[in-house]
Amino acid sequence: MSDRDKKKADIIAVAKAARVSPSTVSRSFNHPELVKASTRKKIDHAVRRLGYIRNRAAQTIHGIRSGTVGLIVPTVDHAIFAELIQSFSEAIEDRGFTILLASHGYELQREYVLVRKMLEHRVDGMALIGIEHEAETFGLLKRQGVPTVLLWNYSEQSTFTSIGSDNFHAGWLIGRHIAKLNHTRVAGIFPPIKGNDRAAERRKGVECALAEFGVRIPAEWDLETPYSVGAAKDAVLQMMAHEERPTALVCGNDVLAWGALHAFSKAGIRVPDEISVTGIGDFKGSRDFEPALTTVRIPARQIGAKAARRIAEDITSANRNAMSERVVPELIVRRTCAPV
Amino acid sequence: MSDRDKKKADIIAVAKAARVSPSTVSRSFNHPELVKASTRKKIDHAVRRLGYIRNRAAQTIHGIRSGTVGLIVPTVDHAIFAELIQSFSEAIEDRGFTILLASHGYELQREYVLVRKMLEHRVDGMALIGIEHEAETFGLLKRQGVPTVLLWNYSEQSTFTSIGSDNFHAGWLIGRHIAKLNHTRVAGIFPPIKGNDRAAERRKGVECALAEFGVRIPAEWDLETPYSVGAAKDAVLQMMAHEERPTALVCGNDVLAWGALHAFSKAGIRVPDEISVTGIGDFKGSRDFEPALTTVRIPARQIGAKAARRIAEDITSANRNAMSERVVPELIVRRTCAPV
DNA sequence: AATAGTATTGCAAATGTTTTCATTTCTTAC
DNA sequence: GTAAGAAATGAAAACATTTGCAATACTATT
Repeated sequence: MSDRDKKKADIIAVAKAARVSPSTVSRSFNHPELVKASTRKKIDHAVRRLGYIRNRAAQTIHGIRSGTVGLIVPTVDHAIFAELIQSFSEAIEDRGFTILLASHGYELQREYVLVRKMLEHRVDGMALIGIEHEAETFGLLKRQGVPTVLLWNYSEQSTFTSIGSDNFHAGWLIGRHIAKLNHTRVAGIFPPIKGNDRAAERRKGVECALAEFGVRIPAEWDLETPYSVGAAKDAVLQMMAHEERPTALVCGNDVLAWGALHAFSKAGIRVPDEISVTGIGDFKGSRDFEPALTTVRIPARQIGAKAARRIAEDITSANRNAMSERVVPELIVRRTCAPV
Repeated sequence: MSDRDKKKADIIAVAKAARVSPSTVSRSFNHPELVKASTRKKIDHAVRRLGYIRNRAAQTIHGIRSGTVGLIVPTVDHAIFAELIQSFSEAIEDRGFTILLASHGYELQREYVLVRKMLEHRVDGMALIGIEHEAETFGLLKRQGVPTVLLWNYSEQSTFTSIGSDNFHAGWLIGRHIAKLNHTRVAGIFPPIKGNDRAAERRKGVECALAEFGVRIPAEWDLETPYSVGAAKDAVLQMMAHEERPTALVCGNDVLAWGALHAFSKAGIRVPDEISVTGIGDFKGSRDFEPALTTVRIPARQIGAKAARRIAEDITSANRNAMSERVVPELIVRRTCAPV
């Protein structure tokens, strides 16, 4: 291996090898139409021979876009976000960007730190989950003028673009469905709502719809567990051990519902004959659960794709309008609910 | 807003505001012990006032590390990878790095393109899923000298560091378990093995263990479906519609097993009385499934954490030894299997 | 064969940092 | 009050690119 090969090739090495100036090499990448075809061929050849790889960092300091978009989620390994990340990533990659990913574990203060870090990397855009964030975070984003979208939850009054479902409405749909089935003895199981405006909204929606029919969830049937099949299963099992049992169980999301369904299966309680169950989210698998879960579809893939499109647009066209986009949640009636 | 505030603050603006030279500002960030406390205070103050955010791109062109690590997975929204990504991301963030994430949808040629892109971003390290990759990809990585780990699958002879389970062994564990339960009429359901060495290895492991007991999966019970609860459920339902039925079903991963379990539940076939079922992976939820799934644990979280540690080490200490690490898969016997 | 116009290329400055080396300032001991 | 040494700072070069402008090389037209 000769000396020249040893250190990684830069644009100057390529220029030398192709017997042109660095400017021409640069142009050949960025404005190929400005360089003669034959010259381009020489350059391409040199690039290949030297194994040259462009240095985006060097481009970025010219105010050129970095080609990265930051995505910060509470956590990756909730089905709910995995799907979103996947669709967002596909759509944003198609547009030539790469994702910088980080997770904050529902700690909004940590989110702020992560946003800062991504700004240091000069991301061209940012995507955050939910509407609720630290004031500092918003300030930072606004000050830096980085195109930002808020995912998953929809709100009109947010100063930033939000793209998502009206989670309140999703909850409301479920609450009404249950109430219309004449259930009055209703239990609920929700994840902790701290740092999670989506869950909070859904819960409010359920309560609101139920209230319209004069129903409310009593304290002893008001369960809170982490986002996990096992935790939900245990909590439900414990609740059902008591004399007094509800006739319906509203779950804050599908994962919790799966846990509940397993609990009933284990306890030999028939769904929907003895108890009705609902989820929210319509995650992969809910349709094929046995019995198939009645839930509200929040189209994660659609949200991810829309968000990617929007963010790419905001980055490329300078004119940003903070118009939010709403994707409507849809009640999906399957087999876990029956009238009382 | 004054003119000076308008454009984003750089280190020179900070230096001016603090009445020191840019060098001092830089030092105050990178080697704080070299600058007087009172000066540092002035600088910090200016930084805050101007909302200055460091520009990593500018640092990166000095050969300083970019602080990013590339992670390329087949897809994010398989439970199997979501968990891995999460643990990897936590561990790598703790070490001060940020993840660049991309997915290739089991197309290894696309993976090559993504690796290139990440190299353009000058990632300090790379993590890939599986042992099998395009020769071009390996060449690129080696040539650029980027510390790389191969995740999920373990192999001694790989030139790159690999960290994962021996998937062949995982399959073997399951095969033996089933055979020892005296099953001879065994069905199998696996995902497509193209571009997926993990699945291929597992399958081989199962077949090998079965063969030791003189058992093999006949063609009509040899199912292949995409990684999805619904697809597995349908395929299994169809298989069970025939006269001839197996007494055991080996599933290539837990998701497929869930689908199978739902299929049996729907068809009213009792597990494990009428048929035994196994998964591989021990994903979240398998323990709490009803009936609880017998499977092989491949500790995704552990793999992710180990990988992050290793990659960070390889980046910071120049001496790289391509020693692979193996995490052992463990048979988890639960309730879905019975002797015949 | 000369000219005008266009296509292609190179030069040099600029981008936002870090770092080496030299210079200045501060301590401390006498 | 001075000298020696240490601590703190600044000037300038370096990093890998891009780009505006000027220079050169072609092409077509007369």
